[in-house]
Amino acid sequence: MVAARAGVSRATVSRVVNGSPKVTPDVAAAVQQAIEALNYVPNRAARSLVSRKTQAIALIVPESAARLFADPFFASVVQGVALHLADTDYTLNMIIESESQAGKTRRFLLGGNVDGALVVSHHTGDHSYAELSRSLPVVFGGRPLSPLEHGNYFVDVDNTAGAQTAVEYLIASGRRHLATIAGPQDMPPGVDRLSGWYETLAAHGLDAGLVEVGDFSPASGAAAMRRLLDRGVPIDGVFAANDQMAIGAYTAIREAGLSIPQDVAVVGFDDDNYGLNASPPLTTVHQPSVEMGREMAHVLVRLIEGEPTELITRLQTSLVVRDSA
Amino acid sequence: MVAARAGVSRATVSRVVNGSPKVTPDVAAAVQQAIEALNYVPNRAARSLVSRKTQAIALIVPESAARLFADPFFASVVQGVALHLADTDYTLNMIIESESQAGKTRRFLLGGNVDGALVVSHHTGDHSYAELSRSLPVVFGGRPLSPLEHGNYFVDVDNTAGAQTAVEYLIASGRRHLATIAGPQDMPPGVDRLSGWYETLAAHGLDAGLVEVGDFSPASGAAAMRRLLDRGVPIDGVFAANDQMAIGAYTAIREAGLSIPQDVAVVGFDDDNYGLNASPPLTTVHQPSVEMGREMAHVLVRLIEGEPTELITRLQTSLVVRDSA
DNA sequence: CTGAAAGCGCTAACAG
DNA sequence: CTGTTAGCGCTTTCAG
Repeated sequence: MVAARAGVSRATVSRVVNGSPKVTPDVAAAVQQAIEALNYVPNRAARSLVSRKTQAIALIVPESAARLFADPFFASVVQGVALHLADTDYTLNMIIESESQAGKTRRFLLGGNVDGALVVSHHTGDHSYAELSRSLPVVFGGRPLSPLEHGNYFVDVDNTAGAQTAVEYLIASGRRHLATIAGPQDMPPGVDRLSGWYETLAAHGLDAGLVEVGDFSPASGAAAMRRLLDRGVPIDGVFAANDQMAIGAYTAIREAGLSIPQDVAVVGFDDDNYGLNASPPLTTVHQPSVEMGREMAHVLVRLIEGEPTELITRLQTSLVVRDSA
Repeated sequence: MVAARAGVSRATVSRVVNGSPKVTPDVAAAVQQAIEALNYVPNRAARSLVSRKTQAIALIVPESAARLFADPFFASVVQGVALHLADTDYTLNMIIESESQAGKTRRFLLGGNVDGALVVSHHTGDHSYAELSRSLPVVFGGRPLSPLEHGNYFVDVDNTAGAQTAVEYLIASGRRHLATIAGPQDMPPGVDRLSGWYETLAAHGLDAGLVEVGDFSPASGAAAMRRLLDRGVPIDGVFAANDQMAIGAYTAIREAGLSIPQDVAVVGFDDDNYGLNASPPLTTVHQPSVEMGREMAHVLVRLIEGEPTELITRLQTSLVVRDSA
């Protein structure tokens, strides 16, 4: 090791590099200087080999959902993770899990290539990696569908509270004939947002019967809205479980000759580009996706380093008021 | 090494794992079996330490541009990269380069943590990593602004040809009074798309004077369109250098009491959600961003493995005809 | 074709 | 506080 030209042994250099407290300041300084001078960078492989730590964490993104493209949610989460990790000594290994590569990912993770893993399952709540956490620190993004998967760390958005905020807003602005376009009931966000709806209407003693389910796509939102309108009862406000469906609802509302927000106010959920670029711009519940990535990384790092950590972290949403309600 | 329970030495196991040709089939089979049985996974650190290869590649995303969120382009490129790498033995280290972390990234790259790097500079053409390629295989996404940065590998979208396709389509559909909203002239895509415009109009002997520049944002597109309309000359078709500006143009066109596509046809460039969700849905030039990521990874891997590779790879675009033209 | 031996660069006891 | 001494798990000459 060239840096031993600081007149000390390799062991001391190692101590300095790792910030050991028991090194005479003078010596430490000399070593530091030699390091700068020689532009020395410790070899990660050698270090990992002995310390059994890789200083790397994996981010697993299921390919099926890797609509990474159509879905800004993933992109933001990834961004948040990378942002947090940039402040640490960890490296981000992004891996897209495809059906075809089945065991590859598992072997990679179990092979000791990373110190921990992050898995974002988005809406599906599919936690096929659940058992993984028995052999490796793992943090999930989004709550599991079944509350049974216990003992796993996860960070989630408080979908129920978010939905409540949305519906409360509709009520506060004078709307009384409310309807909702719910998301798939086999996805956590779908069910949580719907329960937020029920809870709020119940709290206000309003009729909560106008419910139609969609699949989170714009087309399904339009269809659901048509069904709602076809019921023949007056509707002056609708809460869609995501922005894409809200945009679909726009179409159906206009087909019926109604205007937004005069005749019917609509509020969505997610705060994505669909709502932002719609006209009128959509009032929606902001989903803190970048924050979610950041928090997932944060929790995982604490976990890896053995610091006390909450099993579940729930992020708060906020209402973004624009022109549709 | 436990797998030596196959009755052979560690050296032989190593040979089998690395597919060495000089191992008796029988022995190889026995070893394979032991590997399966013991669920053995080679330790990457140890392997890297001796082979001086990490089997990892870095993907550098400038934070400034890491609008990863607002910009589906990045997300798609990342996806493409990950997708390609999933078929190889390389791991993807995604790192967001922030101003504040200045030297960190460079040290990481030069510290031998990866076998090569991918840098996506998106629109800016800012290649501050250019010199990096002298010490490490590097592939850039998007061509450099100055043709001087020679000898660097990069893959780019054929923006000029894409613009030509768009304008040709406008002309083929009978439009003769064309205008364009160009992108910033200090970004490669901005200038390339504009030259595609000039070339096409020249080829048809049409007036190419109706040009206004925007900054790729919807607002700038609206402003540019207003200036175009204010010139007082008839316009029946406009080519916007990206979808966001095209959507901005929609606004200005409607303010003028004109309809799309009857009075004025508009075609954009990028094929992002802005155009997809507009009404009418935007006819646009599809930018093969996932392909771009895939190709970048492909080129880099070839480079790392010493296979002959083209210095520049140019990807073709395709026209997506929807309802705006 | 296969085994033995050496060493990649670093950290971690263990002495001094 | 600092130097010495062993390896971490793997690949790779070099013999056999």
